[in-house]
Amino acid sequence: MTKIKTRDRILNTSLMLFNSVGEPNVTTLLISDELDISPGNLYYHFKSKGDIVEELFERFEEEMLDLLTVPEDAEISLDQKGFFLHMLFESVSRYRFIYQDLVNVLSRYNQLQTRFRRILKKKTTAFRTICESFRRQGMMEIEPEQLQSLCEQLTLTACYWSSFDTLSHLHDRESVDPGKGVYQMMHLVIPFLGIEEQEEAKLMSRDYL
Amino acid sequence: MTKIKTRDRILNTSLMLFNSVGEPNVTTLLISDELDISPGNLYYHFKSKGDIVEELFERFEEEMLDLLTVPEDAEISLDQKGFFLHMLFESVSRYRFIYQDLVNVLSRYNQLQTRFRRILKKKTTAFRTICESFRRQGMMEIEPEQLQSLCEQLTLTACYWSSFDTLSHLHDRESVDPGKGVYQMMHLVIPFLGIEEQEEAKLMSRDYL
DNA sequence: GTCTATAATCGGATAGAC
DNA sequence: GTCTATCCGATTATAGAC
Repeated sequence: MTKIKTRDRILNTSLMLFNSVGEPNVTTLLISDELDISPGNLYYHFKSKGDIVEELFERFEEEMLDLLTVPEDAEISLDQKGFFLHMLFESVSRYRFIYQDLVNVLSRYNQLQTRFRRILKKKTTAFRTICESFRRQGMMEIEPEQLQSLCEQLTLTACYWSSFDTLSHLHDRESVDPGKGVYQMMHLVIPFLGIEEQEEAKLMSRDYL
Repeated sequence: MTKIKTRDRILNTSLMLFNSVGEPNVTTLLISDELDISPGNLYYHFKSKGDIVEELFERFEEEMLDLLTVPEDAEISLDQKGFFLHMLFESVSRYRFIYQDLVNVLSRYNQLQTRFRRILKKKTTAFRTICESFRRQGMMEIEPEQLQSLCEQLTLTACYWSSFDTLSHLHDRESVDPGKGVYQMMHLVIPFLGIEEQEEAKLMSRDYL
């Protein structure tokens, strides 16, 4: 039985609350209440609420930048792409509070803006790299213009799917299964795959439903 | 020279401010300041800030429900679809404050949630109707599973494209041109069109860039 | 209809004891 | 490290004069 440090408990609980009711609706009092500690104690560990947000963002950023480092020249299989998407959605979903109120959050902690934009850009690049690999392997056929549009679409979907999903189907706020998002992104790619690959991808995508 | 009623000036200015800096960042004081009226005066016309939001939402809702009423049995041309998308993005963009902080706004004015969801649903249905029409005319070929996925994707994009666009390319906040969104949505549909229609749609989509 | 002044509340943050 | 008590600032909203 390892005792978790208060500092970490604060981070974990904050993340949980942010995700479930939205960062702007979470007061420092609510956090300390949930943890059964005093507000003063919270401020002993973090000098402001913004610091909590920032540290959570940093964790997210690290995960993402790490995940998005796709080797330029690798031969990527459909399975690997599926796995990649799964991981991606997993991360995004774990820090979905950032996406849920994106404009608001980024406007109040504006140092985060450029950093977020960098992640976004890297995301698009990663998708492009994957598509290029598919193309080299003869699994995909697509014009440059379509490719650009597709990669942006994939990036958009990776960002907003979770929020959109929770919104349109009003299942509980606590658990968001990343599956449907992976499914949806697979289906964006399918039209541009070769015939055999299409079937393979369709089968695979169904596992995520 | 018609004098605009104060009540309407409040609504217009609020909308403008909401869109440009985000609804949560707009205080009643900021609104009255911008209008060179007193805060008291504002509260004479609206009993709360929420009432302003609600009335703006109502305008939006009306526009949308009206726009989204697509006749089931009409034969829709690509041009008409383009026009429809243009109108759609125009409306969404004019009330983009709702989308920019969707979760936040809907959580604080929770009577709006179900109404928003209704719009969302109608949007998906509209897209489906259009696609069905395309199919009847032999312009489109698509499996049921793909169709479902496509329509949801179109709905998602219609919602979030503007926010996503302003975010990733940091052009000024005031003007959002709906063009790129229409382009993007066209490209979602293109893979499922017949060969001649594909070319036509590609040409058309470029006008929106 | 519009103003000024002010109340009421709330959330973030600090001081100082234990 | 943690608590209690408290302050400060911002924001919504109201009262009452003009």
